[in-house]
Amino acid sequence: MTNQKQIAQKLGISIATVSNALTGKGRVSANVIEQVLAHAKQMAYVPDAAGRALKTGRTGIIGLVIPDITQPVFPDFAEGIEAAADEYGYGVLIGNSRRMKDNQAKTINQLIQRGVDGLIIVPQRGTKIQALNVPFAVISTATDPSFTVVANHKQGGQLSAKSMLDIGHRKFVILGDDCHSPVENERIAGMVEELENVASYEVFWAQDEFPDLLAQHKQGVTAVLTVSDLLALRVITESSNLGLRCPKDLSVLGFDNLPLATAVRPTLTSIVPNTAELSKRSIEYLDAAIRRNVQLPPPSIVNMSIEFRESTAALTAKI
Amino acid sequence: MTNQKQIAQKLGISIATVSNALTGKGRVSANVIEQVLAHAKQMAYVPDAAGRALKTGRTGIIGLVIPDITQPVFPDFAEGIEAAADEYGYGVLIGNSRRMKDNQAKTINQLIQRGVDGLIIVPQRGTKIQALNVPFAVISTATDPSFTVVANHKQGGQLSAKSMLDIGHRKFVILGDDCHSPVENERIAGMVEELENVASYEVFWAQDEFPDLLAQHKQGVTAVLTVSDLLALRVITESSNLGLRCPKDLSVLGFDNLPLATAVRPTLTSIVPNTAELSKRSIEYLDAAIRRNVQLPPPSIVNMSIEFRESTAALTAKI
DNA sequence: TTGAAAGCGGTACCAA
DNA sequence: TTGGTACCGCTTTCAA
Repeated sequence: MTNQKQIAQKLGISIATVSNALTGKGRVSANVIEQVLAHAKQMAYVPDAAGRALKTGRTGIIGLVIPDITQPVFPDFAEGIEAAADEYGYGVLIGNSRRMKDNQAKTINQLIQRGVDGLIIVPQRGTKIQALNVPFAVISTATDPSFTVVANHKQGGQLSAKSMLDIGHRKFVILGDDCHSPVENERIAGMVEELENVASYEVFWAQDEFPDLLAQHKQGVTAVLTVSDLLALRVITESSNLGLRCPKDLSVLGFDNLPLATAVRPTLTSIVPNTAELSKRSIEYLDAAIRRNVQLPPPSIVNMSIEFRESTAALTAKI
Repeated sequence: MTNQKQIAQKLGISIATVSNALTGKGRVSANVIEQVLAHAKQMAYVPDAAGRALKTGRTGIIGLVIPDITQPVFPDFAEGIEAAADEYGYGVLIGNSRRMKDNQAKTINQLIQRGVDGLIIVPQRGTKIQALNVPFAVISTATDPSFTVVANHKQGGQLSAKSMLDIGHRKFVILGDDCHSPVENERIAGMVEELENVASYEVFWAQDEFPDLLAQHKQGVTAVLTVSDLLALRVITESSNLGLRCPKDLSVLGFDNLPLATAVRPTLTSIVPNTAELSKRSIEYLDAAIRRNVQLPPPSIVNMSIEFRESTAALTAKI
């Protein structure tokens, strides 16, 4: 590995001048700068991260703490964070808590020991992040008071319901998976709020009881709002086994807009959390915190949008 | 941030002794060790990664280069690599090539600049990895001559076919998606090899022509072997629309054992690539290379297994 | 415009 | 058993 010293020797100049030439900081003659740059390139010089970090106190690396990367949505985060971090000049060290279950603290400490400049934390359900000695941003749910940036799950739920009301549906099944999930509860709260007094609905939790779709349909249900694409997929496949057609008999909405939403037939109409925006704001905040800017961006809430696809249809045909 | 110097001053001893006490390297009296450890803990001492890296030349971080983390299977890799790396004491810096398409070289360089000790590379289709100035391991397909570790796609294909032969099926549809994908071709080659001379089959590529399942079934086809869970899912939904039941009329096999395999009804029988083992071997190899062990593990091939679920059934009932 | 030198934090050699 | 010291590569201050 070439270092500045070698370049300096080769050119018969001092290390300081090489450093100045490379970083453009000090005043160096154009002539020398050119020479240094040329030699640096030719000798395949790559600045040593450790040396620089030691001197500057910054590694240019941030840690991303997530509960489980194999769970859908988290890869999207990883990608969004990585992309945003890259724009700000940071690398991303992943900290996947999975193996240590409740003990994400361990993951966090590991990351800190590795010298990260800051952390982006998507906390495990029901955990609190206490003060750390590095800057950090928390991506969480609205019910978590410590959040820095949150996805507006409730508004996503409202959007899900509203979009079906708009095209004529009036009788709904709302389907969650796990009744203890804050995320799912926020989504469903949004759906319920939107439907209240305007339409009829019934809420099911798949882990406890999967609804009898045929019976529901016979009672006039025409749309199923779910809290995840996987659940929507299950609704479609189950109802198909019962002889129900999607979207003719039943409109089905997913959530999260996973890759599979476009891979299955019918393709899934889905609520899309804006992970890119979520990531951007988190990094923005973290970068400001790391650079000790006084002006920290305030906690922010990112709304969701909807992607209409084949699994939903207007009710007009029925009239 | 506390450092060794501060601990040394507090205790009125030398930095060298503190270092020795902390690392357990030099000979230090039990008494002093105890004192140092106690103070280190109390003062919340965390060894500085940069300082250590500068001296030792190792950062303890490896880079993971993948084409696109949002694509199924890659999160599994990320998790497997992260877990294995953790066991060997490495952190994982992610390098997601996505944004730079064909230009994964850029990602690789970035990772190297950040001082990684080595790289795990899952190359983009059709790219060659040339020599780098850090150790690296390549996870690829068997047709890529530069591989370090590969998943045995062909054996996976054979397993897919064999498992259906074993339970009585004799007439098959084999379904790929993209006829230019090396992975898919290896999988299908395995299926074909297993069926050749023993059963009848026809190969389709969904991107070009999706088979007429009803017609196939009428001609006696009882099983569809696919190269991905997504494709299997599509077969099930499409055939369901045609009035065919899975697995009664048609057994359908997926590939990759994605989360969705258990989310749909019927749940998918699927070939499972052993990503944990792949990851373990890659890290093993890389660690040896980094430590300049002469004894590098040889390139290795990891076999797949099968997970039987609801989408496949024995043919006995038909007899 | 250039260079000498200090120092970031930790490790390891060698002397005491 | 303990401590002094050089050094890893880079940045930065200050003097030339």
